[in-house]
Amino acid sequence: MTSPIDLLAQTLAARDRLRKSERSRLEALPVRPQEFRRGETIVEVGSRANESCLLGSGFAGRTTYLRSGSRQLSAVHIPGDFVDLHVFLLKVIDHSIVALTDCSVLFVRHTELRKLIEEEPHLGRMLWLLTTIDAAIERAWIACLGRLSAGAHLAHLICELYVRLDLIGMVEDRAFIFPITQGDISDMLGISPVHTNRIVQSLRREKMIEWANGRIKLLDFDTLADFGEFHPRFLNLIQEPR
Amino acid sequence: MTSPIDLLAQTLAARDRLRKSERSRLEALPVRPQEFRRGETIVEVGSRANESCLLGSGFAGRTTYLRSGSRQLSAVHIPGDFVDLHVFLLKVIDHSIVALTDCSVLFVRHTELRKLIEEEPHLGRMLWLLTTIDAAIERAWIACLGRLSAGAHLAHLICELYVRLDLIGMVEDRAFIFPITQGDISDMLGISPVHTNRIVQSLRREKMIEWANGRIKLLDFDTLADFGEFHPRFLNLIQEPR
DNA sequence: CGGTCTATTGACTGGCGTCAAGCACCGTGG
DNA sequence: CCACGGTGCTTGACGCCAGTCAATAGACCG
Repeated sequence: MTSPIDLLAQTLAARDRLRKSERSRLEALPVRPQEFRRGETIVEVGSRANESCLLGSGFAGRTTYLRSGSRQLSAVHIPGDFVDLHVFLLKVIDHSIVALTDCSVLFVRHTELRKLIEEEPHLGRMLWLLTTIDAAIERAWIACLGRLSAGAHLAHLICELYVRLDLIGMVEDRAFIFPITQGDISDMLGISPVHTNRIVQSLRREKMIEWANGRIKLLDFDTLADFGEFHPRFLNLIQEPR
Repeated sequence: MTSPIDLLAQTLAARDRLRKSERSRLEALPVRPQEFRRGETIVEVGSRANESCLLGSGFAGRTTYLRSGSRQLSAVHIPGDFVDLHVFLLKVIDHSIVALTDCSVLFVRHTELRKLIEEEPHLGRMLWLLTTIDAAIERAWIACLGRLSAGAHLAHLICELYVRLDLIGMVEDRAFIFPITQGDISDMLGISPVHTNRIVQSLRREKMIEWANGRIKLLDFDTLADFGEFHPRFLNLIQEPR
């Protein structure tokens, strides 16, 4: 079992070389671990936090609730993600963070982050980079929501998860574990659960994916990526000085 | 005519007090001015930049082009916005920035930003904050795209622009100048130009707005905000230490 | 063995897209 | 002074993607 800090380091190392000293500086961060059950709220919209959370295992989602009672997810977070790092600056969070599966989380105090950034400016820029990558993913979601069909949007989402999970070693045999309900998927795609079911089945019929028992297998990444107009550029996967 | 740096300072000062020395440090930034005509591309998707641009006048939009030939905007930028500040870290930009009206722009070299951030850590955090506010606006757009009707989405967009433009003194008599075509609006809302026209007219009929000759007047902010489920929290308008 | 949650399917409805035509405004040039 | 083309706004007719309602079935659980 890889440690949360290891996963974070892998996520960072995909974008820039990490010095040994920086790495151990991360490992020395004081943290407060906490467990959440599926469906629980990890951070509540509108709350003021003096800490941010690093996801160690499980999946979490940024969630906005609407008056109608429906909700919209604006991101899916995977292990190694610094889920609400932006709250370090925003102070008040504009959305809730919800556990989509059982999750284990490490909370890091903002005073510690502040010290880290001052003492290690390069690590500071790397953390800033993480928040800008999150924003780039959000822009991709906007384009998908606005201009792709529901099926193409789902294809894009699956490709995004596949590439991100591969980075942290959670892809095996072209498949990844994703114990998320179709109802949650519908809140990511902004469509109804019934329609979600229909497009999942159409991707199955077209032999692009297998999806059963919380495991998604990509039968044909290229066709799926083409269908969903997925270009990994927005994930910023180039290792270079930042 | 307010200078671009003044506008930036106003945008920052809405979120935290700016020291005199920080202010003059901003004013001393070496910049390269450039003008763009409506429709021109300010920054091209996929390009590598060693500078970022501050919008001085006019409106610009973050734009993603789809295979079908349609496009989706993921943000509207107003004077005083540091439009592609995130490229300071991303290095390669994941979307184009397009002039929605004639624009004047100041380019700032990344080497200068790097120096600024190292010498003035608080200003550095303020710039980071700007990129996280952009991300919060993107999340609001995602929720609107996914879960609001087209009419409510337009209402939300108008409220967002109203509040942001008010911050920089561009609201007068409950109205603001916005010389944008309905076609551009449709690329923000992810709908067709024809449907855009219909919902604009319905907001007019409902006496929520007047919109003529590139000027939008809010006849009833509260009703509009209620209809569009607009809560200004995501704009992070609290002045506090960052 | 009933209760709950999720996946699945069918029937019907409606918001929004597409196509197409008409109109208003504006700058240009004969 | 007016013809003319370009651009953007407006409106109607029609069709489809996706929403809603409802029912069934399977999995899991106490």
